[in-house]
Amino acid sequence: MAYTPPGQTREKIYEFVRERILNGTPPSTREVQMAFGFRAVQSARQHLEALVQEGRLVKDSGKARSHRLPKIGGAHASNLIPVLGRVQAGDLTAAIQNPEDYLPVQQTRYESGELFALTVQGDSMLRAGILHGDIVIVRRQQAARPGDIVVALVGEEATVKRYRVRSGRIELHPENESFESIIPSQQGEPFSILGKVIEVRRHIE
Amino acid sequence: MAYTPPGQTREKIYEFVRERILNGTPPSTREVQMAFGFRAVQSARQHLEALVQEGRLVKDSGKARSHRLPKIGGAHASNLIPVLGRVQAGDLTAAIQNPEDYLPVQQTRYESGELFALTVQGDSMLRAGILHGDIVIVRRQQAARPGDIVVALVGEEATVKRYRVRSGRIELHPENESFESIIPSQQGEPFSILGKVIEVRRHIE
DNA sequence: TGACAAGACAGATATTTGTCTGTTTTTTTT
DNA sequence: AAAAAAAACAGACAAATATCTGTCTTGTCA
Repeated sequence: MAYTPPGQTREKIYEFVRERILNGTPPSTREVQMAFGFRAVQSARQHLEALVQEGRLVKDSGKARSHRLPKIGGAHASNLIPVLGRVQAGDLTAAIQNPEDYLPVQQTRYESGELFALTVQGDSMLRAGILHGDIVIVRRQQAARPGDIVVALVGEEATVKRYRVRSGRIELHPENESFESIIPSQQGEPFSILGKVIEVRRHIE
Repeated sequence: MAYTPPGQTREKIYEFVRERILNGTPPSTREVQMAFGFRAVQSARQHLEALVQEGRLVKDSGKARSHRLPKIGGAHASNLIPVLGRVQAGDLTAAIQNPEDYLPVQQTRYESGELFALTVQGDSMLRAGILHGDIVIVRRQQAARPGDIVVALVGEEATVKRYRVRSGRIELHPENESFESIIPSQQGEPFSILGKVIEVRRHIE
């Protein structure tokens, strides 16, 4: 390979390796060699070693394909959680076992507790920045604190609302003037809290 | 290792390997062997091979640590994208290389192209459902179409706005009455589009 | 019970991959 | 121009890892 001024090739190697790592396919030394057309393995190795030295990469000595990006609070792990279709009354567990899709979430952020995701129907939470079509990520729990945004099952329908307590009565409060609060105790229907909304995601276009 | 009913150990191995892959550290056959206390490599290998056969894993034959999750129709691999801190004028690439954190995104959804993420400052996009503290995921691109929500660099500051063209002039339009549009051509400052917002995420509590 | 399939084991070989020693070429610096 | 530093090369060896062949053990089911 042609000789390049100090640092230039190294930079490109860093970007190459980094891309591969983020992509889930960390390269071997020889793959780096090939990718850059080095005629000797050691050329690639030297650069990789230097990058580790500089702290821009970390490596598990001896192991194959073990270059990694230095961890930032160990936030690299991700879990997949199920995106539910229609939530039928009663059996949430069944819905979780037949998800429409999976969504990756940061493992560290949501340590324990079962998570699932739902697509929001309607604009009843508009003022809280939750729009029609948004995906909410929900932690399964049956209790809620006033002010929490929850997913509740009222009758046959799963609905996203703010949980409130008004003069001793539970109230499911929409964040949109055009909608009215649901007061479960006045409804003759079965009512339960499925969980608390802990994240909102919106795909644009 | 104790003999187990058909499928049971395989299931655990699948989960183990899956976890490791999502974690960015795909295991070698021997690591699987160790993790499950097999006394022969082949025991682990058989299970892994069966999982590939079943289509639950894919593997690059011969290569070390090359088990992956199938990309289409089935499991969903995830990519990690960098969350940027402050975006300084000029060098986006530099910022990408020193991220504050990493965020998992669905590989299938955003095939290639460079993505990055930013934390939104201020409520200038309130009416578009983007609040202060939200994280926007951005696809790097220099062009934009009218109506797109973009991240633009005006002077020293990176800002999230809706891209518009009004009587031939580019306009960065906030979605909040209390803010005013930015018209780059009237500003004496350097202006560039960093990318287009393709997803919004908000962590609640 | 016996046949069969799946699980587990043992030992060996081939390939990939990491690592080492030393040399040559080019760039940078003095 | 000489010295120093960085880049690239060459050839080897060692360790990790994948793969192969054959056998034994256990669970399932007719």
